[in-house]
Amino acid sequence: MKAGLDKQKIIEIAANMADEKGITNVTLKVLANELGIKSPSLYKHFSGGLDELNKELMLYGWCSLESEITRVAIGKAKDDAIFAICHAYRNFVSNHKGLFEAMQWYNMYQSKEHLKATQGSISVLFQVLEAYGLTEKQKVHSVRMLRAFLQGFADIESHGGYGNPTSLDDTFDFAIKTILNGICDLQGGEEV
Amino acid sequence: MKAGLDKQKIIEIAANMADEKGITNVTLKVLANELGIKSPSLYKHFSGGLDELNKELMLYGWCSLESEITRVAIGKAKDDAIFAICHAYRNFVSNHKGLFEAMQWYNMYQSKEHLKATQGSISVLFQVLEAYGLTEKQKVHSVRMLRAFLQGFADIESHGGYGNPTSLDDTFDFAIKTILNGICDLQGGEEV
DNA sequence: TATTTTTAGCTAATCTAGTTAGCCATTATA
DNA sequence: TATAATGGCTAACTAGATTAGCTAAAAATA
Repeated sequence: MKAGLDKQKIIEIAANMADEKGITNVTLKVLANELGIKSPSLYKHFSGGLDELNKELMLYGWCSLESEITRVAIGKAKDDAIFAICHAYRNFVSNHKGLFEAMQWYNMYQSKEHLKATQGSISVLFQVLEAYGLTEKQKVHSVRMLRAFLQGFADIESHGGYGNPTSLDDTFDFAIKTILNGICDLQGGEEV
Repeated sequence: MKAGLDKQKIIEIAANMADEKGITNVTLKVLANELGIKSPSLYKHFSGGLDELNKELMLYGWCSLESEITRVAIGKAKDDAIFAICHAYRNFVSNHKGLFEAMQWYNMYQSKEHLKATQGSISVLFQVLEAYGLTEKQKVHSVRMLRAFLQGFADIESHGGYGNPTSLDDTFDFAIKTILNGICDLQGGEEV
């Protein structure tokens, strides 16, 4: 009678569903159906209901992204590492549109958990930036800028928001180069 | 007996509600209540229901942003104009969090209307970039980068995603300078 | 002006999804 | 084995979106 599900498994299946149908179409009913159970049964795994499921998807997404980012950065330094991380981020989003939505969604207003979840990925960027000899503040500015660009670009791209036929790959690389130049200029420059 | 409402008025009130309570809390029931009518009556103004309301909010938001951007760019050129536009964008989002959500939301996957709605704001940027003597592709890259950064930054900032105490104003200006440098370097540089 | 049409409101009712309560069989454990 | 915990179920409730059909006010027109 028991389906032998565990929380992690459910989260992964929900994440796949989100990638296929979009996060708003991951309803408890549809998810339960996919799992071969009835929706109220999901409350045995997620007592907080849909809200908790979304939170878990958010956490799962950020963990996955962090793994991916960490993986591609291994053995690379400076610009090479930044490039690798940026491309990994972009690929991640293109392969996980639904999960990416969840990563930005959960209790957007005032969520400490969201802040914590993003830390892992952010800190990978920070580590790479160590090699550039920047001040703490300069590192913060650089990471923030990178992060803003990556999120904005991925968001717009994944929703088909860039209407122009010009190569998005080229735009992406141009942008990263530009940001890296900005970071370079900080070295030895005046305090910002 | 008639409340004397018109579509535009309702959209503006809904936009204010979104800014105050978040877009997800703008339900037909709550909106109708605010307007002193019952929710089914809203279908007389929005035959497409909530979905149409959200679409209208999206359009209204992009129009408002375009007005704002156009307004601040008047009488300015090049870097001055870009700075003004970027600050206007950031201010707009900080004053209209809910509307900004709506601007990103509507039928995210495959919406031509969304594409059209963003054109106005985008084209202001294009016009300003005329002064830099770039190729068409270079302009596209530049606008895309700016847009991605602005959206990402505003999104993260407005949801409290930047946990570090370092000044966000400084990060914002650093980023714009960096992008402007990148645009400068394109002038006379090789084709990208 | 009188009539007709359109508009913009209403109530009642339906549908869908989330959620809660409480039941019961399986599984694990003392 | 006896007991407890787990993970499933059905029934029932809620809230919000939506539809259908009614009606009075307003506006257009004969």
